[in-house]
Amino acid sequence: MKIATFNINGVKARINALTDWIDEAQPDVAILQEIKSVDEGFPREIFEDKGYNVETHGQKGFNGVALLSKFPLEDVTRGLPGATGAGRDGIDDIEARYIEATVVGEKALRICGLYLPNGNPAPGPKYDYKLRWMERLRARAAELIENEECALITGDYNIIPQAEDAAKPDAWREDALFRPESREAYRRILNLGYTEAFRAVEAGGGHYSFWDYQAGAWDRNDGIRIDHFLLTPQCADLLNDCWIEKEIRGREKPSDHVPVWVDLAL
DNA sequence: ATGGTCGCCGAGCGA
Repeated sequence: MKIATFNINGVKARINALTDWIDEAQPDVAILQEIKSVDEGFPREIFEDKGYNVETHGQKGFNGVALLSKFPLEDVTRGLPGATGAGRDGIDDIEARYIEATVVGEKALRICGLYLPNGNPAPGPKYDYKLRWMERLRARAAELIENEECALITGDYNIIPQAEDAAKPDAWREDALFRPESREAYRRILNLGYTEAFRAVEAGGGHYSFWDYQAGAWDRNDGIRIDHFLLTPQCADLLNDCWIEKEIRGREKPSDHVPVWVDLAL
């Protein structure tokens, strides 16, 4: 089963690039972030006509996540558990950043799709929100481990795990994507027993999943790796491969992110 | 040090 995560940066602006990619790459499951659309505005028929089941958790103008699957999707939940409403203006409750569903193939796979808060500027209230959100994610990730589920947590983590995951790490030292507290919160989740799929396959650095639109970042290969797959042990046992589809960034009207893939033996 | 670019929508904000 081939599964891709892709921050598309707006489904309306990306519809041609996205459908071209779907037609060529034929993912069994695609986990999308930043659809920047309400559920009613998501062009679900376009994907349904291609044979996909579609589930969305959208929001007007910002954020928004979606799942496309050639296999049935069951037990869909929207929103990350544990929202307290204690964020700035209760923002923990209203930002559409998380969706879960069970993909029913020969074996069941729980898929958690996320768009983790960016957190800049840091320090500040947005950074506090990011760290609180990551603590809630850790709690959900711990449940999946305790229940011994075959599951993966994937999406735009807005986390640069290590210096080798940035072309210019020193430029990110004070940034919410690379600050020590952010990376610690990420490792706290990994250390529950997760396998980071790309690192399990590729030991070296210099592989990126995002290049900023500004300042010629793509032309300079000034990228960062922030889109990740975390696998529970039961899922990691099935890992065949993990790769980044870098070529997509050089196409016409691209997203600033590219797809990251896993191939699982199921 | 600054500005550089996108996408949301139709002014700035978020990234």
